[in-house]
Amino acid sequence: METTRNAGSVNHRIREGLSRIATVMRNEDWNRAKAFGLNPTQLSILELLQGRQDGLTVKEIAANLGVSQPTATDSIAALERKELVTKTSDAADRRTVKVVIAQKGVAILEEDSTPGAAQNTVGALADQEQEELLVNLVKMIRHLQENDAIPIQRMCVSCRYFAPNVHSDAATPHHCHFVDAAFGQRELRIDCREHEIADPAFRAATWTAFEKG
Amino acid sequence: METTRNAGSVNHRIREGLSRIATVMRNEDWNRAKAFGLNPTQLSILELLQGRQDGLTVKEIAANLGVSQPTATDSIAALERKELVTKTSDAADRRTVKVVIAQKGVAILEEDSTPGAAQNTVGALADQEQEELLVNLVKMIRHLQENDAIPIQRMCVSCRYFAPNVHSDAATPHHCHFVDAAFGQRELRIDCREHEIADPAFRAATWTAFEKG
DNA sequence: TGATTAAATTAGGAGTCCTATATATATTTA
DNA sequence: TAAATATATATAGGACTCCTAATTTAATCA
Repeated sequence: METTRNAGSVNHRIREGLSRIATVMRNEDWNRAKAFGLNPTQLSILELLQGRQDGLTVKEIAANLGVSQPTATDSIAALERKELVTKTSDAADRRTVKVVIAQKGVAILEEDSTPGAAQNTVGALADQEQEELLVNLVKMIRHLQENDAIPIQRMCVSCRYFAPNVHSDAATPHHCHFVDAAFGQRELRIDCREHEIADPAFRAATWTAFEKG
Repeated sequence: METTRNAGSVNHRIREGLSRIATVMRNEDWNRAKAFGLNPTQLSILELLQGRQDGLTVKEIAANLGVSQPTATDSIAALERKELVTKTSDAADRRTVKVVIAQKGVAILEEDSTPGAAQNTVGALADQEQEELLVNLVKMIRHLQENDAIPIQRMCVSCRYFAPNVHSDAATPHHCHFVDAAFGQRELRIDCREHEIADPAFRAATWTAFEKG
């Protein structure tokens, strides 16, 4: 029950807040992309493809971008014209097309490293708050992916190399079996290139252990 | 210093996380908008105009949307064709145009009340976490607006009716002089229709008092 | 008053994004 | 196994976003 003015639920207000930040990010993405003669959609496809040797299908790209499949085809074609991605049809299923990032595309991503306003704004938060925020985002994204609202992301919490809360040191309670090192909440990945998806049972167990921490 | 894998800074990871949520919100906005024959940009202009009797200029709309002025002109024209907004030239400065939401536009906003996936996802967080998240967003947005990265938003923290941390009750420490009622962190507004901007000195003092809480 | 500054529009063009449909390949089933 | 169904992508067509550059009109400054 709200006590003042008609302003909906906390959920609604949080959404409004996220939306403001999203506007800034979009703007920023335009500037980042423009520097390479791209637009935000094209740049985000490139980012999505980064580190995925086998590439992704058109359908997968559409799902990750949250757009229709024909729209994905459009944007992939634009990237293909610019020679930033290559398309090869899959031998196993000749209906599907694997889109792989080209060398020129990788070069763009490596060159792009300007932190924008949105990223700087996170610096306005205290360390503790940043950690809170990151963890809250992880929780929300996990909820989305486990409910099939978005594809599985390359996050620690869905990775088979992730072992949460296994170290007694409060600063670095987690362990990554890929690099075999301890790490902390602040290092939780959202999009790790080394991510390997764990099966649902493993993910569920991992999540329980993670939340107990 | 990162301890595992090359994954940039916390800031970067938080941005990645926000970006995933933004994708879901965009998608959701498409569906919300589609139901009224609109697109997300048009719907967000309508939302922006909601409750602003005097309307906004083209320039202000562009700034709030984070797009160029010609783009704003485009979208406003689309809304005008659909008779959801009206344009009147300002008597005081005949160069400027005031865009006001029309009755038909108000009707659409009132009809639209479907909470989508992004909003539901916030429900995956505990009450305490929701509060943290909302406050963190307020902090970031305030930082953005005080650094002129975005226009002043209709948030409590920049409103002249807002008195932070004036009540001893931990659940409702703040006071809104507009409705003359106490309220809590969870009720903090992001886009309050009754917002009246406070001058910079007042805002600075308010912010200091708010952060001490 | 003339020059500058400012707000909005117009022009032109690339590309997003949608729905509906077509095409090709897989898979299922009768 | 042939026919029916399902799946992956591409095409077609259309509305609109979004940009930069250049105009138009109005306000302000010198």
